Amino acid sequence: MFKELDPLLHSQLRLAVMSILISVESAEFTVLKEKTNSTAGNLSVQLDKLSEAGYITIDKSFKGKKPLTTCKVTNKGINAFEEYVNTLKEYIKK
Amino acid sequence: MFKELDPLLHSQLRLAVMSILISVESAEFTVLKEKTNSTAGNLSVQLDKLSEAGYITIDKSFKGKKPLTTCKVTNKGINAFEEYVNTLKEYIKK
DNA sequence: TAAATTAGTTTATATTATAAACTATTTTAC
DNA sequence: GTAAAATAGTTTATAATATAAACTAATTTA
Repeated sequence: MFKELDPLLHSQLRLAVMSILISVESAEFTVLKEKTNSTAGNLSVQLDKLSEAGYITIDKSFKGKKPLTTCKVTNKGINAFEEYVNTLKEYIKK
Repeated sequence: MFKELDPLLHSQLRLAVMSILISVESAEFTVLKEKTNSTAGNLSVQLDKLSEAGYITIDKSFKGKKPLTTCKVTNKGINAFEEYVNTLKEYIKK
């Protein structure tokens, strides 16, 4: 009756990150931090998890001499998000 | 931008339980256990949490001499569920 | 040039979800 | 009639998770 909710997406911060990345070409660490209102530490950890799952790619470069971390959602990430949403709808429909 | 997701509802099992209770008059422990495909221990703990939050009521009686645990959602529970769903929609809309 | 700010990472902690182990009856099988 | 299995749960231990605190390293500001 109730299918498993992908535990990687069933997390407030990771879901918010994916939600943002789904609708933009790419987003910088600092932007994600601001939009999700998260601490840098928490965000860093959750981005790594999404990256390890192959749901996003993380590019680390430099803007001048400051580190610049840029994230993009992958096709796998988009598919996982879509499926998460579909599964979730079974839980929240009345 | 992203509002807090009620942590009491942002749990697979508790959300499934609430989802069921929202659409029925009441449900027995054994029925919830079967429909959510959970272990009795896990279900017992999660029902207690929902009850302590005032989202459901738990009535313990006997069917003959066997224990019979019956759950109902409260108005508070219905409202919390509605708000959770509304908040969640901000995360999953594209 | 000392203090604060930026952009993160690593690590420790607190919370949570979950199942294993347990209790207490009741039914079934021999 | 009694030993073994099943029912209906609860309590407790453990594993996983989310989160923030503490840290690094460079940069800007005063």
